[in-house]
Amino acid sequence: MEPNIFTTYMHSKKVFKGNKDILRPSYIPEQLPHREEYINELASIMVTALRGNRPSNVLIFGKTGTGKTAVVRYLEREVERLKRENADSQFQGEFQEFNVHRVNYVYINCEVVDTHYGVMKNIGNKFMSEWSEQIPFTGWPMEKVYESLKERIDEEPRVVVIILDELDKLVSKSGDTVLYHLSKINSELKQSKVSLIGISNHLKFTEFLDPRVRSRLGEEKLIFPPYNAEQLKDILTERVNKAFEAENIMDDDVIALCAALAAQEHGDARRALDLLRVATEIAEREHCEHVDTNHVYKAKNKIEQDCVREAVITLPTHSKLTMYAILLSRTNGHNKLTTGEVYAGYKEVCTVSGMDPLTQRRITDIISELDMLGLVNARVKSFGRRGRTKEIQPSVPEVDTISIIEQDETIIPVKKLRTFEDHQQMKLM
DNA sequence: TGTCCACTGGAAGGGAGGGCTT
DNA sequence: AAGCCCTCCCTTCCAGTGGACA
Repeated sequence: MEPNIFTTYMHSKKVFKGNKDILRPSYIPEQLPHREEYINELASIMVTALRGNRPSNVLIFGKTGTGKTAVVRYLEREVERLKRENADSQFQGEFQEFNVHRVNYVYINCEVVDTHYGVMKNIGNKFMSEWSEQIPFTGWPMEKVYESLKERIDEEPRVVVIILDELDKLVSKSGDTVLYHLSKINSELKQSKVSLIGISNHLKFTEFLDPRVRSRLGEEKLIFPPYNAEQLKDILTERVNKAFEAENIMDDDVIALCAALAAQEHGDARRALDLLRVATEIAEREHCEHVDTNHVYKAKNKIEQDCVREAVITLPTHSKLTMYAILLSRTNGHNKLTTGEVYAGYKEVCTVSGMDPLTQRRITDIISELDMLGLVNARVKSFGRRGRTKEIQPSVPEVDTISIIEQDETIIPVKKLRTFEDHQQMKLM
């Protein structure tokens, strides 16, 4: 075989034989420790669908990594399993009234699909038949998409359970139009029934809903509490046992540390699993036969750095320029900046990089977006007669972030402008 | 107590871009 | 080809705001 960039790594021995994918948050295990009560409650609501009736709409609340999505998808998987086990025959005996084949689940992540057109299109395209065409990415009037969606669902008698994950993102971005339509769809269907499961990180998002939508949507409510460190430890132990069955690669204190670190951040199981998985990968890369607590701390740093990097790299150009202006002012010793100062800096950066600056109004929004991403800290402060404005400071390491922004090829000319003082000097020369 | 500053942030609308319909 | 729909990004306009200061 010709030597290739990968050959060296292909020859290197795999240190851990287990399946690391089991440590990914997206993996749905056979058991969901400390969520049995919620699984049972949701199952008792959803069993109505197997009888061919419409289950109540359900709203599920809870912070990130509290098992909301996992519980819903767990039940979806159980329905699919029932379908497979009864592929050829109906239920027999006392279960004759149930028909699992008429139940359809549709899962939409509203963080990815965040427009009302997008949501309707995605649901509609799940019910393609011989005669129906694909609903296009864009172009159809909303009314047509909705009519097509109804026709497709109503083509045969069935119960459709639509899961809208991260529903608060959809509502905050596109309003409650979709929910209004979906929650009243049953009155317009002849033979099918639709039930909604909304999953949200924020309890208060229903305040922004039309009262009719709110009451239809929240027929049942479930609130998932955060996991504590002990519960996280159980979750991690179970996953590790499954992932690395015969291997004894992890000390107890590694699992305890991951659980404790994640418990500090509102009991986020996703975070705990990421820590554990990345720590394992780091240990493997270092050819260690054991994962220890040092690997966990390294994993913690790596995850934090990757988050910042990812957030900065994917920013649109003008958001990068705004961030750049904030960081450059900071390196010049300006600790806290006002919106006016950031805008002045931003215009300087635009001039040097040959771009037309946006208006201050738009930059105000960009600063709020940077704040939401956790890249800057911005809070409104009044300076009395000197006005009321935002006080802004970066919340990421300056030097590292500047170099990430400078990798953007469209911002190359800005590299020449290391400080505003340099620029002032350039202008004088 | 009223004034004033430097904005904030909502509302409305323009226009570009992607895509469908007639 | 012209007309239409939807989304996204942006501008313009403007009422509202908190608190220092006269």
